Amino acid sequence: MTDRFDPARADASWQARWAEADSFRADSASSKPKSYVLEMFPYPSGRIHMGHVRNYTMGDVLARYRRMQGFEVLHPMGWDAFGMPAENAAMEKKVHPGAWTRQNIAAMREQLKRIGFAIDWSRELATCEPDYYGHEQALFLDLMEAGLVFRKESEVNWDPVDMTVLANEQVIDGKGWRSGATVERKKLSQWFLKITDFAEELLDGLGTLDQWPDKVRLMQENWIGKSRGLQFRFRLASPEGANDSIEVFTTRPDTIFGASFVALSPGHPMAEALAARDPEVAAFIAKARLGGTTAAEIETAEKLGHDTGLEVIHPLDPERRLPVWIANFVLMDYGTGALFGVPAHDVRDFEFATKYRLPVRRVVAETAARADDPVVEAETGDGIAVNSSFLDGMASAEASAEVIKRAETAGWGTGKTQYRLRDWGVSRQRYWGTPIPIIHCDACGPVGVPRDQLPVVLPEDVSFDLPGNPLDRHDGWRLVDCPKCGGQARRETDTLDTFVDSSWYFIRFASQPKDQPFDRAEAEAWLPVGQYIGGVEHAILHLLYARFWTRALERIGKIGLKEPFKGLFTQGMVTHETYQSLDGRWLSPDEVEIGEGGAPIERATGSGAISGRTEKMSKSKKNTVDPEPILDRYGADAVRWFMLSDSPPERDLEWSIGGIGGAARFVQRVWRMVMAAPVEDGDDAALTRKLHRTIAAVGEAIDGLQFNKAVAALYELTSAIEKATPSGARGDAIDALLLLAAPMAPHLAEEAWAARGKKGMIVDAAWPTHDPALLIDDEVTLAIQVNGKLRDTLTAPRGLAREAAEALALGSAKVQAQLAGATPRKVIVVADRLVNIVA
RNA sequence: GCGGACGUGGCGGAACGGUAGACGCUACCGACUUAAAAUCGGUUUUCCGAAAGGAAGUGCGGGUUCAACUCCCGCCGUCCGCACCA
Repeated sequence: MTDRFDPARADASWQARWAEADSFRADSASSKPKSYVLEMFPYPSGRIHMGHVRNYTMGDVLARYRRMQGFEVLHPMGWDAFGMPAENAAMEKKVHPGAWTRQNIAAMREQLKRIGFAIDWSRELATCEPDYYGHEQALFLDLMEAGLVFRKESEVNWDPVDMTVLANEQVIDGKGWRSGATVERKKLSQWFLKITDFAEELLDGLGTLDQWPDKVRLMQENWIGKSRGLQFRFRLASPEGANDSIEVFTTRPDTIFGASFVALSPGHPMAEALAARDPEVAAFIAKARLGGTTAAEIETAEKLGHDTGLEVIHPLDPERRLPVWIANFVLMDYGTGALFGVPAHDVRDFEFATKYRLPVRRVVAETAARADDPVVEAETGDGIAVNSSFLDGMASAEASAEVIKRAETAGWGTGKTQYRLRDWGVSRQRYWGTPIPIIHCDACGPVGVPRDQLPVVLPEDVSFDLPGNPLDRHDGWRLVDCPKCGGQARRETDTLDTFVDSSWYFIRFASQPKDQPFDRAEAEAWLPVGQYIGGVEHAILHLLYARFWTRALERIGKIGLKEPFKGLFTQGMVTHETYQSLDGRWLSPDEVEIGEGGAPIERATGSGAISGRTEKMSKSKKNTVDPEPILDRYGADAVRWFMLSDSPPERDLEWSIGGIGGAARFVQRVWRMVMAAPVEDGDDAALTRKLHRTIAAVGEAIDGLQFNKAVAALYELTSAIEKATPSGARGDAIDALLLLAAPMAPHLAEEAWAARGKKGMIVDAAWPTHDPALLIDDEVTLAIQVNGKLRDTLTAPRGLAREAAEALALGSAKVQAQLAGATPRKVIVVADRLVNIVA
C-alpha cells in the first residue's frame, strides 16, 4: 500500500474484477424489483467525447446506486451505427462503411470500459448488424400489415451533382454542403409511417409523463401543434374545370366576415391546373418556389401574390365575392393548402393586403363601440365580433362556435381539429441504413419480403466511386423474383431513416431472442425505462418517434406498453472557452496563453487573440478536450467526480483544468484518510449525526439526479471525518463514506474498501440506511430577528416552548440594544428556527 | 413574431417564504521543506472600522408578508425551442 492512490493500476484491476464476477449482468428472471437505467446510445464516430462521458457517468451513478439499493438493474450500451458519416468516410478514405463503423465501435467500447461503467456488455447491440436490423424489418412489415405504413409522392432536396438526397441541414444557402451545387426539389415516391394517426394520443400521453421535464413536454406539444377550427368549401362563382370549390381551414371562424381574399399555395392542385394553361401563372409559381427554406430567409421573404381572376362566393353572404390569389406564404402541407385572408386580424394577411391593396375590414373590436376604429396593424387578439351580421356582440370564442354550428347545420363546413404534425417519411436514398423489406413488382406493386427471407442483408460488395446510392446499381442484389407472382421484380433500394433504428433499441436491450424482435413478457418485465438520460437536442424527434413506435407496437398487440420512458432527464452540454486569432482562425485553448493584464496571446505567433464565448465543445471551434489523455493523467474516478461536481446536471458544465484537479485532489484526500485511519473504539455523537444526515442528503440528491448536491454533501462529510478524533464512530463513518461515494468514484471505493479489510466488493454492498432520529439535533440555533432583520443567533434546546423562546430572544443584549427601550408589538416564533420581534 | 427558461461573490453554484453565499474553483496569507511539488491551517460579497460592531446587498422598479433569492405585477438583459402552421 502506498500513500497515493494509483488510478492507472486500480482502475484496470477493478474493471477486470467486475468483469470476472459478471457484476453488471441483468437477470431478467431475477425476483428482485427491476430498474432500467438507460442513456441515449452513441453514434460510433470513433472517439468518445466529454459529452458522452458526462451523460454515461450520470446514468452510471444511478445504475450503481439502484443496484446497491437492492434492485436488479438493467444498464446496457449499444451503438446507433447506421448513418451518413460512415458513407462520407467511405468516399473520403475508401473504406467500407461497415468496416469503418465496426472499427469505431471497437475503439469506443474500449474507451468506455476505461471509465468503469457498470454496463451489462452481454446485451451490447449495434443497429448496423443484421441480427438487429433484420428484426426491425419484421416490425416494419408488421406495421405495414396493420395499415400504418404507406407510400406517397414527396419532395426532397436533390443534389444533382452527387445525385443524392440531402437532409435540410445539408442544404446551405440553397447549395449542397458537399458538392456546392444548387439544390433542386424533386418528387420521389417514398415510404411514410402514419404517426399522425397517433397525434391525439401522443399529445394526451404527455400528460402522463410527470417525470419528464416540462420543457420537453411543451416542445412536443407545440410540435404536434393541435388546433381546432372550421374546414369548409368556398364555391367558385364560375366553375373552373372539374373544380367548383376551394376547401380552406381556419382557426378563427369568428373572423369570417372579415375575409377579403382567398389564397392558394403554389403547390395547390388548382394552382397547378391553372399554370398548365396559363404561362403567367406558371411563371409566378416558379418564382414563388425559389428562395431558401432557412429561418432567416423566410423571415425576410417578401410576400408575393398573383391574382388568378377567379372569384368565390362568401358562404354567409352570397352577395359577396372574394378574389382568388396564389400566394407564396401559403403552405401546401398544412390544412388544405388554401386559406381565406382576414387582413385586419392576421399579421401575414395584413402585410399581403397592404401590398396588393385588398380591403381591410375590422370584424373584432375591444368593445362594440369601437367597431369602426381604423385598423393600423393586424389585431390578432380576441374581442367582440363587429361588422359581422348575426355575430355582432359575441365574444370571439362564442362567435367561432356559432359559425361552426351554422356551417354544420347548413352543410357547407365542419368543425375540425388540425395538427401541425406530419407523417414520418422514413425513406432515405442511402446505402448505410436498414434496407426497407419491400420488393417492387410491375404486376403486383410493392410486396413485403416474406418473413422467411428476412433479414434483407445489405450487400458488402459495393463501391462509393460513383455518386448516388450504390444499391441502385447493384443488380445482383436488386433484381429478384416477385414473392407473389414469381415474375421479374426489384428490391426497394431506399433504406430506413436511422431514427427508426433508435425507436425500439430500448426494447431489444430488454429482450433479445434470436428468432423475433423481442419476447413480450421479458420486455414488459423491464420496461418502461425508469430513467432515460440524454441531450435535449433529442427532445422532439427521437423521443417522439420512440413514443410513436411504442404505441404502434402496442396497437398491433406486440407489447403492453404505451410510453417507453417513464423518467426523462436532459443533461446540459460540456462547454469550454473559445479563442480566435485576429485574422479569425479558431485557436484551441492550448494554443493561447494569458499575457500581462489578462489579454490572451497566441503562443505560436505572439500576437493578440480574441477570447470568445464559452461554448459547446466542437471540432470546428477547436475547443474540444479529448477525454483519453485526461483519463491517463487523472484516472477514471477524478473524471467522473468532476463531471458530477459544481454544475447542476441539466445545465452546461464548463470544462476547466482547475476543476478536474480539484476532483483528483479529493480522490487522494479520501485515500489518505483511509490509509491513516487508526482503529479505535468509542462514540462520536456529533459525527454520527453528520453521517446520518449525509446518508439522507446523498440519497435524496441522487434520487433527484442532483449530483452536484450529492458531491457537496460528501465533501462536507469528508471534512467532518478529517476533523474528528479517532473513534469507532469515525471508522464507521469512513466505511459509510466509501459506500456513499461508490456510485460516483467506484474504483477508489473498491480499493479503499479492500484496504479496510472488508469482505467482498463494494459493488455488492448494500446502500447505507439512515436513522431518522439522528437527523434531528438536541440543540438548535435560533435566528433572532428584530423587524425581520437578523440581530443575533442563540443556541437553544430543541422543542423549546414558544414563551421560553420569546423570553430567550428578549434577553439578548443585541436585541435590547436594537429595541432601545421600545415595547415589542408582536413576536413571531417559528419553533426551533427563529424568533422575530416586531417593534 | 410565438412559446419557454434563466439572471445570486472574481468564477461554477447552495439556500422547505424563516441565519443569503453551503460545497468546489481561483487568489492571497501562514505552516512543513535546503527548495519545489504535494499536504495542512487560515482569509476571500461590498463599504465604514484597529477591533467590537455597523450599513448595504440575490438584474431594475413596485407590491403581498412579521419575514421575499423564493410569491404577484411591470420593465431590462441573456439563452433555448418553434417559425409564413391560416
